[in-house]
Amino acid sequence: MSVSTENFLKNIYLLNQEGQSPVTSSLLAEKLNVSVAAVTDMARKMGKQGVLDYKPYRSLVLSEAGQKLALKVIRKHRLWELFLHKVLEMDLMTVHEEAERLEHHTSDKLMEQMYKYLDKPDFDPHGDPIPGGDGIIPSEKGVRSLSELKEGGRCLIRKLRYRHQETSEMYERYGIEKDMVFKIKKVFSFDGSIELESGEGETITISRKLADNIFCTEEENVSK
Amino acid sequence: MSVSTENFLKNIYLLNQEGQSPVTSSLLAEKLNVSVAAVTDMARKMGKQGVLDYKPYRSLVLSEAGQKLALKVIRKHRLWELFLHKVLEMDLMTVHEEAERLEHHTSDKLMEQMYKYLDKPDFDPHGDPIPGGDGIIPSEKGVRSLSELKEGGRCLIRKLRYRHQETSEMYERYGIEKDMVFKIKKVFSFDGSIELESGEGETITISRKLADNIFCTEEENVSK
DNA sequence: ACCACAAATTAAGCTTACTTAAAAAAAAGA
DNA sequence: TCTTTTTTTTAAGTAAGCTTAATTTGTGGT
Repeated sequence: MSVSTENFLKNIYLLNQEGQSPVTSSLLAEKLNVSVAAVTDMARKMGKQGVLDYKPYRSLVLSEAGQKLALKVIRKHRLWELFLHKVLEMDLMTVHEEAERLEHHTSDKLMEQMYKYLDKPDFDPHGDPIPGGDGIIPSEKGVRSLSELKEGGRCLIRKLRYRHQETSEMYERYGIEKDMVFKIKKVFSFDGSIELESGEGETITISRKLADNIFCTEEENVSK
Repeated sequence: MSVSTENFLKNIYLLNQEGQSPVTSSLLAEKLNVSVAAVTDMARKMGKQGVLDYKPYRSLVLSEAGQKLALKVIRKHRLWELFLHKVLEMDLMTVHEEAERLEHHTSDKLMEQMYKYLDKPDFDPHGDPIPGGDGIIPSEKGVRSLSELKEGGRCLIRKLRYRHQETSEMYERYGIEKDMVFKIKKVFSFDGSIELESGEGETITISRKLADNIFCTEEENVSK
């Protein structure tokens, strides 16, 4: 697997997700910044390798194997983004460019170490889901950890993660449930704890660690 | 700068350090696992680029510029080794292989973030010095931080780092000086603090943070 | 100083990942 | 349906980074 082939697979997968339309050679060529002829060339080769269901003049469709490989690259990319952002405090712009290169030079072992170090995260700092080692995608785009949000915003709870035994008990005590809307009143930089106000006007303060396990989307105009 | 050229420069530099002999094409070819012809080819190109003082049938000598580039690659390599080892808890074998790839895909910005995160380290986990951003090499090979050593070993203090205001005061209180020999009695995994026994039989316990600033060589047969 | 031999260079050729330009196929309009 | 336009493929060529084989150059032994 060369850098080129990895990018080829990854971008077919991403274009598939983004647009509703089938992935054409010209579309991919533009995204990869190469000529259309180069895409055709690659596509034929990858068809032979069995990662692409290649048929001339037809749209580009990944095979089962190709999809797995694409997800692995995306997993590495998003883990790097999160790692560089959270651990090395790099900004979101930089982080993408770095990940774009590092994703192709990261062993599976290193990838799993990062995954563990980050405490098995589900989303990258842009809110995109990090595919699992098994190739399963946690959830839809735009969802991010509650602990990533800034003061003043409103959020809609999308997913609660029950990893530790005590989390479900804590959700219950605080009265946190899926589909609730909260306003972020204050983020304490000292320990990362977050003060939330529910739709009913109740105010609660939860720890950073707990917020890590709550996933939500940012809401501008919440009707309710 | 391609991966090939970076490896070319890096290995000329390393061979220079290792052996007393001048770096020949065949020596470098063996280290890089390529043919001698490939080395000649590269050498001519790099001569034109000004990173190598190339003359046919003569040994390979880096130019000023080439040396700087080589040191930068080595800096990245050793920072990665230390980072992967200390932060992601990867073993020394793996760490080298990973660094061998990552070193070529790391921006200067990322490199400096790692450097800061690691608290401006001087040595990699193998005890090799990490060249500074300015290209200055901190010290000789084999030296490593006292905090890297394992229980039961003996060490010879080679260098004390005075970065923080209080460190010199602490060295004085504990009676730690250059050229002293210590035996590592115990390493407390709880907080990383280390119990040391001096040659005179005195026992002291220092913190992990302090040990980070003490550099030593491991000694097998200490005559004294 | 000469000769043999080891080491370095040159020459020719290969693969990967591209390029541009021409040809072929599919899609779209009337 | 037929033609025009768009898209894709094929063909030919390039640069980097290698290979092996043949040639050239420097050097150590006598």
